Amino acid sequence: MIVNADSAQLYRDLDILSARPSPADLARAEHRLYGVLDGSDSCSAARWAAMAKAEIEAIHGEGRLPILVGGTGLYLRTLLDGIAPIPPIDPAIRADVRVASVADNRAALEHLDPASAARLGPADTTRIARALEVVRSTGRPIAEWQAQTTGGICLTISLKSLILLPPRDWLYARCDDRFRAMLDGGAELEARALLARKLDPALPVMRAIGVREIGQTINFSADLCHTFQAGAQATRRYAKRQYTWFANQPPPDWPRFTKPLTPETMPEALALLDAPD
RNA sequence: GCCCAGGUAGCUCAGUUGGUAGAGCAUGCGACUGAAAAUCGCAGUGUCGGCGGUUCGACCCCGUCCCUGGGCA
Repeated sequence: MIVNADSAQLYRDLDILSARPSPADLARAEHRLYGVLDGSDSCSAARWAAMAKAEIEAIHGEGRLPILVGGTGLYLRTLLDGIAPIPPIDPAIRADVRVASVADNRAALEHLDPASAARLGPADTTRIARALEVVRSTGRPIAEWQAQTTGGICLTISLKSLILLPPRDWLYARCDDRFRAMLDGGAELEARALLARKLDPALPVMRAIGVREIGQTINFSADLCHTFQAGAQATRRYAKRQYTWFANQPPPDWPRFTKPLTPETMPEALALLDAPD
């Protein structure tokens, strides 16, 4: 049974644009956690991990095998190793922090949590905002919270892992093909429908690759070439970040398959997966 | 054919009164603890169109040739 471990495939609004499993794929195996959230909703690593944990327990309860598939490294790490037990942030504080400029947030952080301010790059919008909202909302610096992690399941389950790290040219060629297929397959309609909802641009769903690129076009068919270039580029950069994560972050003993994954190489990849720990 | 504007990193371009070059993007490498398809950090590269000349020294000044774009015939 397949369980989604991809942050974008979670959202209903992103089907084509997140390359969700096709009806044919869905017919071959049961899939969980695909398209289960509305675009106005905002998931987080901890929230996904909780959902995934529940799915995994349920699947185990049926005596079946959960197979996690997806490329959101932080989500998988949170599921397996747990995460700092930081309480929910006061929504007013969060809103306040996210509206402010990085410079202002950094200045505020300098006051409330100088250690974090010194550790984080001055332009690191996301982490500075996070550190600030945590110290403001909980009264404790984020590093204190992060000294421990809770909720990981890696010690209570037996896990077989396989990381795919194919050759760069092959991967990039597939990125291009993938985005072209999205454009050919109706990505524009999907993006326009999403944009028409006029959701908060900060929502994860609005940051999906392709949404912005298509949103910037006035005349889709006239700008098709430019849109393709921009979207394919964004896809490649994202693939590189995933590559760096999965090459370096997971435990070194997780097997890494460095050939292109094709029907021909599949048996080899599966052999790696089945290798004794 | 004549006039004008250009030819500098993979691409788009900057380069101050002559002292052998630098930004953005791309690329490569990396980081990553509740937005992660997010957010950041670091790095390399150049026969400065060719050839000659002036000069202690030329991307910069002069000559000439080649190429590109525009204008005039």
